[in-house]
Amino acid sequence: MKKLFAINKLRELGYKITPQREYILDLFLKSKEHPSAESIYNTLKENFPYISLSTVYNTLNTLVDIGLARAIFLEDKTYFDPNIEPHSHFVCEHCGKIYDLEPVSIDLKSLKTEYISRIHNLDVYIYGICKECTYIKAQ
Amino acid sequence: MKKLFAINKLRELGYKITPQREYILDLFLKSKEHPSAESIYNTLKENFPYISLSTVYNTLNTLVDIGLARAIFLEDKTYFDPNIEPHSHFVCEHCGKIYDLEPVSIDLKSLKTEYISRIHNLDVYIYGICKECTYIKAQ
DNA sequence: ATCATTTTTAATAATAATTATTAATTTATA
DNA sequence: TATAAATTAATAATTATTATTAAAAATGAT
Ligand SMILES: [Mn+2]
Ligand SMILES: [Mn+2]
Ligand SMILES: [Zn+2]
Ligand SMILES: [Zn+2]
Repeated sequence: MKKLFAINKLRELGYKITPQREYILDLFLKSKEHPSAESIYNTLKENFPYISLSTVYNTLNTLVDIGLARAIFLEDKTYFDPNIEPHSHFVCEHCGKIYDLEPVSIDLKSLKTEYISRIHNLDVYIYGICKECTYIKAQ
Repeated sequence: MKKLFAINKLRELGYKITPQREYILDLFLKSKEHPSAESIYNTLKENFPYISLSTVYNTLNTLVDIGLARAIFLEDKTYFDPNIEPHSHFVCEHCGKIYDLEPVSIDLKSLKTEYISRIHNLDVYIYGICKECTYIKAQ
């Protein structure tokens, strides 16, 4: 179970397990839609009215720091992704939804290495219109 | 000349050519280092102390709107690129510099199109450490 | 169970990038 | 030169995110 793994890793690194962190993990780890801190906050507020946005940011940033989540920086704000397997993203320019795509394989060896000493990471964003938006528009 | 092309396109679309826009075009169009609005503003201020940051933002955003520049959204802020040929970017995680790379060729046809109706654009960011930073660190 | 230590929370303030507003000025055109 | 439309600079507003901090909670040892 993803949550237990996350809790173990947090404990192992000296982080304490609070109810707030568990609520966030419960919601975030199973999400597929790349939520923002605020959207997680708004959802949690329904059940836990006293949770604070700072705590949500704190927890999500911690998860990114320890490698259990990744951040997706788009034009307007930061989105968070609990899927840390290599993969790419499709961003619909109409509705803003972010979809997972297969990892795009890039031959990093073939890159001009004039400037590059070491490669740590790769982000591929494909922008366009999603099927849902085309379908709605066609009605 | 890139500047004349930009001015013609602006005129053609009903934009007026002001000295401020020319100063910005002069500086921006020949830049290779993906400047931010503020860095352009700071450089221009040396020669034109009365230019405003709003005007720089306005002009850069206009250039993006009409397809003469692209915006690069990174974690901290927006950078602007006068190079509108397809290409990728390498971002040094140590010094923050953004380097141009050859366009990464991706077989868009091979993408799972479960969600995708139309593709407009593609952004590839490779993160790592640049040679300059490795060299400096080794000293 | 209690204590001591460390961390976390929530609330709030602060920061920083960007956009909005607007009166005065400038451009483009006739 | 007169007119209409767009732009500028200054400033205010907005928004996402981080920083601060006193009070509360978690952890681990007694
Ligand atoms: Mn994803
Ligand atoms: Mn570039
Ligand atoms: Zn869509
Ligand atoms: Zn570097």
